[in-house]
Amino acid sequence: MQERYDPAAIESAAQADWAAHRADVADENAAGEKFYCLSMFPYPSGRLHMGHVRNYTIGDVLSRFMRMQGRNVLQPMGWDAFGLPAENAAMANGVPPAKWTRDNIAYMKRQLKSLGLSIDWSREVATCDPDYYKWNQWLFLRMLEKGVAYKKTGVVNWDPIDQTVLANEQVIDGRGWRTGALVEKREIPMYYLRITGQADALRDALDGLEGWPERVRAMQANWIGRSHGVDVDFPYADDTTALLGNAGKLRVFTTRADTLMGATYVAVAAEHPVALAAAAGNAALAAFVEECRQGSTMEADLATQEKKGMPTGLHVLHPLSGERLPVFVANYVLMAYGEGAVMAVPAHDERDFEFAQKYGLPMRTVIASKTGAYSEVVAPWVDAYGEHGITVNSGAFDGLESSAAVDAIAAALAAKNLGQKRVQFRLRDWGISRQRYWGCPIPIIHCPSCGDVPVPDKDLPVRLPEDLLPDGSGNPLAKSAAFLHCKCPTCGGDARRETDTMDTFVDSSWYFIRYACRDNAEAMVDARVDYWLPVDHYIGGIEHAILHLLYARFWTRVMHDMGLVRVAEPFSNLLTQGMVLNHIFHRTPAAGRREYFNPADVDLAVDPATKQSRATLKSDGSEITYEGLGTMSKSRNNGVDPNSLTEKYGADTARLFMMFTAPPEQSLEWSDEGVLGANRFLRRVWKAVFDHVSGGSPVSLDAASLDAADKDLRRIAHQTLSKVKDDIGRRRIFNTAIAAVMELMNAIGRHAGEGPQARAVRQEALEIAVLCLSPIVPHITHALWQALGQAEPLYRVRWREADPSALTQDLVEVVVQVNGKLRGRISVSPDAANEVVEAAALADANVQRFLEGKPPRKVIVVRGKLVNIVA
RNA sequence: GCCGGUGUGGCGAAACUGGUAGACGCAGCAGACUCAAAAUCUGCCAUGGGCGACCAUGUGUCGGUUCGAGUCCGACCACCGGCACCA
Repeated sequence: MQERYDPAAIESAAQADWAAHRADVADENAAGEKFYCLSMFPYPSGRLHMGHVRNYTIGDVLSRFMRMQGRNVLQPMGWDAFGLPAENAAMANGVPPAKWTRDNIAYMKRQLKSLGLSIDWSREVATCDPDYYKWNQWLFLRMLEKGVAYKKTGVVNWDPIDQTVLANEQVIDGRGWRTGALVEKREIPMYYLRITGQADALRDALDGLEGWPERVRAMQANWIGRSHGVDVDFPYADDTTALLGNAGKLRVFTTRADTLMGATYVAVAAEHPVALAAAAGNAALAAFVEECRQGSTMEADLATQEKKGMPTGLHVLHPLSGERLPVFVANYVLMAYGEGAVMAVPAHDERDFEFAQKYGLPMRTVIASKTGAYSEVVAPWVDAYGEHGITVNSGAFDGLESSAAVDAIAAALAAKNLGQKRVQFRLRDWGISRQRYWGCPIPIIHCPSCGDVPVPDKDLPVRLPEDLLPDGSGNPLAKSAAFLHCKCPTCGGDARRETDTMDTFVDSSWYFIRYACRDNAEAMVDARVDYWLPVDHYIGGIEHAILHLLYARFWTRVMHDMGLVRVAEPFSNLLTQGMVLNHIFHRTPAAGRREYFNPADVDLAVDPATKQSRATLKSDGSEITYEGLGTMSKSRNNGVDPNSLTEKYGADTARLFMMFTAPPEQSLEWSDEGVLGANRFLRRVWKAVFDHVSGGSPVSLDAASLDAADKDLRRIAHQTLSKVKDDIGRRRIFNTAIAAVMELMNAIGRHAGEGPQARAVRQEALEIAVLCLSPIVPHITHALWQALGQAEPLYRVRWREADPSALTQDLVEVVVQVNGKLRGRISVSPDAANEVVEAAALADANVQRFLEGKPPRKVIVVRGKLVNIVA
């Protein structure tokens, strides 16, 4: 064994060893219960960033640990390879997106391999490969047949920078999720997937996803937005019937049917047909309707916008009382939600209240609080009473608790055929058409005589030409004659291909399914899928809490309903890893753009007097501004390149630092000193093994002939085994597991015995330390395991269970409290009777001092832990 | 406004089921080794008091339950994230 720890040599040797013995390949016929460990696959942007390193290290530690526990582990990797950056790079460099993407994949794959990840590369998937996206197209056609996919022309979110449509999920604060550009409204025909058809199932199943973080479940529930309510029809009054030419009804949706008897008017959205009809003969109203439609699309603005409205001059009839109620157009009613019309109950709804007060409309109290705190809305009006309570002023429905009133009123409406209970969702169908080149072609042919014709299965995949170069003006597919022109599969006449491609979130909605059967050229899935799914542990960033994780759940459900996969929910456990943060420094010159400095070039010190941080440039000592911590990003120049880290210290140091510095779900602050500390620990472990093996081969351990110091070390070693197993296996936290091994290493360092049994105990303790560290730092432990004289290579070694006899102690320390405060410590036999422990506690001098000679009122003994004496 | 999360030393954090608050590490200080520096090793390291054994205080704030509260309950404060004229 070499004295010096040389990570580069050790790591390449270990990686070569694993590759030669195919240690990472997953086999569905292998023994052991399966464990599918999945990390979110990367977009091949060019290079790995620290977020990737953290994500994949977590997955790898878990995979290696589970393999040691005897589980049959699958850890695959692939590439989310379609998307806009490739087109932008193509425009900048003149290289086709296909080549740019595949070059990036090759580079990043090398980077991943250098991290020592135990990935089964034989299952690698890139979504831009025709043998992958063929099945996007195939399933899309099945969805069309079942009505799960459909075409519709509607108002869509248009990103003017990326020149494409965005799904609702991809619009954040009125801006494109990628570009940050203000989203415009456009009317475009496109394909939708009926995710609303699964809304109930997706919402219900959330409650069963106990392995998911609460906040992700909450965010999805929020997004799906299920509300239980009642559709209420307000029959047209004579004036409305006259204008619209029929005796129809105005339908509204309400979650507060218990307040129906308090409705004093009805409000409709500006785009509502009744509003449009009324505006046709009313110039002032037409102007107002137009004003509403042109209003800001930014939702943040909408929330603070003043409530405005205008009477239509029309009326409807209250469905139960028959009262004539005016119909208003109001800017606070959204056409896109519910029926685009609401019944207004000013006494019990904040928005209606504000509107009614402004326009002098009547208010009628129909709910009183159960406690009597609120009984009636009276002048001067202050606020609406929006709580649930007991119905009043509601005729036959008086005296009911809100939920009972909803039931009674819904029943009364149903009897008159003027309403029924209904569930309303916030979730909208998923529009998947994108007017972009670098994506999966939608397999449709437009024929002048036959219309939209699906591409026959035998002609799949519709291949994306890989040699086109986007120029920034529209979709190059629409300008490629070879792609565009084709024959109609039905009539054989000249036809045109659909040039829209699929949203890239389609590609990532099922890649984890394809890993299980990626070499199957005949079918999308096979029996191996049912073996591996569901994913036992999924690891990725919180930023996908809604988008990707909701789409993947939907897609899996669709495949489940078609009988393609057995599971309905794809991910049993979800770990959302925290972000990697670093300091941000900048300087704003008098003229020109703000300049960001990489933390590696800056000295950061805290002034002890003022406690202010002071940042100076290493190059010239000039002072710059410290912004605090933020996510590593190119734009703020605070990234750390994983390559520089692995080249300087090795992959094991990088892995150890990431896993030790913070628990996986929390954000991780970058620290050069922390990296150094991780490296220092590995060097210490190396040296401890070197010093030990330099003393020659140990004798075999004889547990009966150990002295007290040997027993102590042996106990600590076996405690470490069970602690590390529990931390990684059950709690999924790695920092405390590493801390436990550090404690063991400290104990080994303190253990000074020179005899053969002392050496045997140290041998065992070092073996245990190496075993416990092996999932986290697989390379160095691979080498150390050999150095400790082990014939079986570490990647095949199973976990050791703690020896119960090693854990026993002759004496245990018990804490003595007086009135809950620590006053002393005693050593007693672990199976001493409570009376004996109590007597020893009372005999302690400091305890006696606090008792002041008085007899204790009560003594509580917690066996093996503490004694509390109540004075 | 609604939903979710987080508040612990100079810093990252630990304390899992109510039972020794601050494990482990970083930084710092002192010492050893060295011609010297780096590296390495040893010791100290919540705050205040005491030579010391120890004592008092201390987990965002206020109150409660308990023999005992960072942990449970109630009210609040701050920060982070998500959603939002959603009827």
